[in-house]
Amino acid sequence: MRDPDKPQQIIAAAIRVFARGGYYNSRVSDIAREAGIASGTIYLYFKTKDEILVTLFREKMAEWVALVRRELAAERNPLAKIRKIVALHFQVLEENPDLAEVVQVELRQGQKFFRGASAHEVSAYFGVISDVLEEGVGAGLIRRDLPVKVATKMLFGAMDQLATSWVLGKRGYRLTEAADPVATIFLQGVCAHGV
Amino acid sequence: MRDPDKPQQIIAAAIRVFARGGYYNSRVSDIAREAGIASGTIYLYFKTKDEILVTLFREKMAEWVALVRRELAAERNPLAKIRKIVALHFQVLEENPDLAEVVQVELRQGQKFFRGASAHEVSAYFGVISDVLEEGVGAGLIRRDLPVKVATKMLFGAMDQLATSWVLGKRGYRLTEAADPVATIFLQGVCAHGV
DNA sequence: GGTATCTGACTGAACCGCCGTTCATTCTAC
DNA sequence: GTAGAATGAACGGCGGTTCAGTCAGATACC
Repeated sequence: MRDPDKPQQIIAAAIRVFARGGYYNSRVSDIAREAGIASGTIYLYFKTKDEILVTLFREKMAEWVALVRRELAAERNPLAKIRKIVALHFQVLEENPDLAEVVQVELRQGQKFFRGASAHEVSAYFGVISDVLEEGVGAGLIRRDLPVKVATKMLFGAMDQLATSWVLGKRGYRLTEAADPVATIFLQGVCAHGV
Repeated sequence: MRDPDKPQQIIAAAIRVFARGGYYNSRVSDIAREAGIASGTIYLYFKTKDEILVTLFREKMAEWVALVRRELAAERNPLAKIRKIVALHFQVLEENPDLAEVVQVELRQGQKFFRGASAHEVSAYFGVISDVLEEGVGAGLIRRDLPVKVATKMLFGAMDQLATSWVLGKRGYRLTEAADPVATIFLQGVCAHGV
């Protein structure tokens, strides 16, 4: 096992291939061709086809959470942090259309991912949002009686749905334009006083 | 082709089978066994395995939209209508766990469904929500400058995420308990004045 | 520096199990 | 007796995975 970033190349190729045709419709040999290697080589780095998808998801999600954490550190105001989360969420997807396609459409394949594989990474992202909300409650900016877990899921669900619609609508407009409206509606929904 | 509700029986069986093991992991013969018929019989009523899933989705979604429309007709106040939509959404899923599993987890299989097959039915549901929001704007209850399309997707996304979390969390609590908080946060987010 | 030997990453044709689909046959109702 | 619904064994091809063979580069020895 020489090349230390061969797995990365395979994952990058897989993202392009899955984005084009979907996971179950893509052949391992398609990924190999896209990566410019032989199909057998993939099995030097991944045990099965499934493992490619699981790893891809794990790594991208971990990168994503790390990025958000880093960016939020620069921000003090909890409400501004929420706006930043929404802006980043949309920005990253808009800048990586292939990844967006895979994450929003292909990665939802039941049993295999949302169950198990992804649980840890997704809940880390949920944790980031929850923490900010708690912070806002502590600062008196957000309703003291807000059910934080419910609000967290709502915000994630709202962003996710906007993203999915954007991907399915062939990305015929700018997703980032939705960031402000989404943040504003959400914040007005959870804040103690007006926004 | 005698039995006029044999297709329904097949669909009902398919829901149970897909809920248990997922679409791609389920064999046509599993559906046949669950329905108490031979696998070949399924091909008297459906051209392919895919058609079973597409039909299942179309029919359930159409039933769902019809139900919501019917229930809303009894309600005058647009804000109360929103509360009713949320309550119904959660109630139906809670009362049909197998369907919930299929709709929330299995039916997301990229290419095949959200693209094409389901587009019409999903947008009908979006239409119901949009109409209510427009109505609320007309009545001066909802912010005149609300971006209705964005708000529609947000509400759907929020409900959808709550439902997905509930399904993935093995349904270890009552989904309907989340209806009021969700509706309240959303309404506070879109309303012109307090709720 | 040159040659021989070795190492192990890489290849891709072939394998094999799986499963959607078919269709010759059986069954049932009239 | 017949039409047509139902059956389920068998088929076919698809595609994930394997593994015997290749070859580029490293190592050893002269």
